[in-house]
Amino acid sequence: MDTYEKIIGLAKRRGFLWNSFELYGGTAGFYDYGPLGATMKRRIENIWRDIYVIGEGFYEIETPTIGIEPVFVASGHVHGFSDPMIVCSGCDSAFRADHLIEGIVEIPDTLSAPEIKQLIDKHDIKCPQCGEVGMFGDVFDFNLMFKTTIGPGTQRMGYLRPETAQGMFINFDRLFRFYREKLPFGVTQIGKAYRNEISPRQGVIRLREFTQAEAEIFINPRDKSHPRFSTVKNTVIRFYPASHQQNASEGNSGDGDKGIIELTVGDAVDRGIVAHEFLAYHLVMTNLFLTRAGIDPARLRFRQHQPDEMAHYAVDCWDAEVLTDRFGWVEVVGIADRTDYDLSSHAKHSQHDLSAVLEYDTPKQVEQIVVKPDMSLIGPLYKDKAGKVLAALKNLEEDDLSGDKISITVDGEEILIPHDVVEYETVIKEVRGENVVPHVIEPSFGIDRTIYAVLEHSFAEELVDKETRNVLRLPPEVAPVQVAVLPLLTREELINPAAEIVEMLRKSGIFVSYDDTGTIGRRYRRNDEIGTPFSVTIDYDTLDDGTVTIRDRDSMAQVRVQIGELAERINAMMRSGFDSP
RNA sequence: GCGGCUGUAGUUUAGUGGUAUGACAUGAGCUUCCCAAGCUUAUAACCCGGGUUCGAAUCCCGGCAGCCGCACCA
Repeated sequence: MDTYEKIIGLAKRRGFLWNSFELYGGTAGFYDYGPLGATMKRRIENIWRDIYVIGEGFYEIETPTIGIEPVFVASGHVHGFSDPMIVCSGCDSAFRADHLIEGIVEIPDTLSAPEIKQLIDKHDIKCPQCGEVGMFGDVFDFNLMFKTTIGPGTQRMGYLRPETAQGMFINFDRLFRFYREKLPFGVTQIGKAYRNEISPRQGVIRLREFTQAEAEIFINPRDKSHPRFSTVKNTVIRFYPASHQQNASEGNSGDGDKGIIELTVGDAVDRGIVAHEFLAYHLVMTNLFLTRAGIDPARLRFRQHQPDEMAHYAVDCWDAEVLTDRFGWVEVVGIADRTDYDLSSHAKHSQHDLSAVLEYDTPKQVEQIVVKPDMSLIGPLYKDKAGKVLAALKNLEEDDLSGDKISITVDGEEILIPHDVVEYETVIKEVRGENVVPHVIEPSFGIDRTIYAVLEHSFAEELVDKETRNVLRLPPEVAPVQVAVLPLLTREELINPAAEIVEMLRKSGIFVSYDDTGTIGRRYRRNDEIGTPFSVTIDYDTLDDGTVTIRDRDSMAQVRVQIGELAERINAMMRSGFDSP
């Protein structure tokens, strides 16, 4: 039994993760979070909020999980998120159609489905599976987005969002105003995203419905330094730069620490390994989040995308990857500088300006030509074209005015304008700033994968008195149950004070479970297995002197404390660990 | 989506053409018992549909799901 099976088995047995729809046989790619899983997930999301929303001041927003078609046309998902597939009728195997003609055309992914089919027929491409020629059906697009329709009647097309990001991009202008029109600013969203994977196989690693936590940080494209970089520059991170990777596919091999270098992020920026401070700062934030959530730092690395692996518009992209027993290195976070791609694309498709004014420190004095056409002459001269002539004249640069006549182009036709219908003068104008489309830094977190990795990294099997003890060493902040209250025996004289202690701890905001079944040892083990960091035991001494024991999950050590200080001690231990006597 | 394998309580497992074995787990109770091992007791299963048959959980067919391989993988 490998670790994955142990973790999924434990998660299923104890109520972390369940296959969805199991009552009706189940469907791959969907998981339910059970009572412990949902609690743990919420705690991990709250750590994320603590870092990004509270720590960085990136407000959280919430946008619909269904998007209308134009949004995903602009984002590129309608065209780019689908793969051309083709099925061989000889052996019923399905292939990526564009992959079949890779050797024939340079960039197959720019071709339409019929074009690809034509090429396949023309070049007598063989089926890679059965070797038959001419058995291929038509090329069809398989889009990874779930499609739906909005409203009755006209059936407007909608898609379940494949990422939470677009909801933030398309609110850019409102957000910019909310942040009083200053760069940089960030916004976050935690929510569900959907991808209709062809064949999800790896449990919670590849889901059809999953939770993303994303931040979009809009920055000045001319200045990618980070105002607080000095506070993080000495943080050491495990880098796996592109230049250390043999090829892009190597990323998944569980090949230990090969090629990983440990560096401070300050050095990494100085040496040009990370493109700029802003990106490096967010590598640190990601590192912070993952380790605080319970990822083992020794099984975490930041892998840089190869140039050919990165989206064409991106400047630099790093994946936080965690080492798992069965799947090797798994991407849990992607951190990219997406430049102005998203905003520019939405600006173009929506025909709305999505730029920001960057104010200069001091206004610049700029010489400008002001063209003053004499419409009383131009009007009669050009009649119905006069309007367009006017617009063209206003856009002229100084150089265009030097010839005998002024040349402009209207509707593709060159028109020569005599000088005497246009007056122009040079004026000094004060320019306070300029319009730029902000660049976007996007850290994108896969919460479900993170949860799996935290479970795997915190899981340990130990031999205690020749018995195996399963223990999840979850950080107290992440553990679903924080304290278990356990009367030593199921006797009224112990149960009653135990109930009072439960009540008291709950009032101080601690999540408590109560358990009085079976032997005490069994209950400790049960709580070890779900990661409960502390157990409080009520015994006969409690009745004599008003003390209880706090038992530490990791060391199994115990300390006696007065009931009166119990809540305070527990709270302190949740912050800074068990303090032994 | 294709091929192979698989499908018995929550988990694991025995078994057979006559409705099923054990273990662990779980519930109730006992127990002055601090690290899953005690005592009593209880609950709980043959993936779904069709066929063959007097009778199917068992044989046959189909479906569904899971695992593995192929393909796919922002």
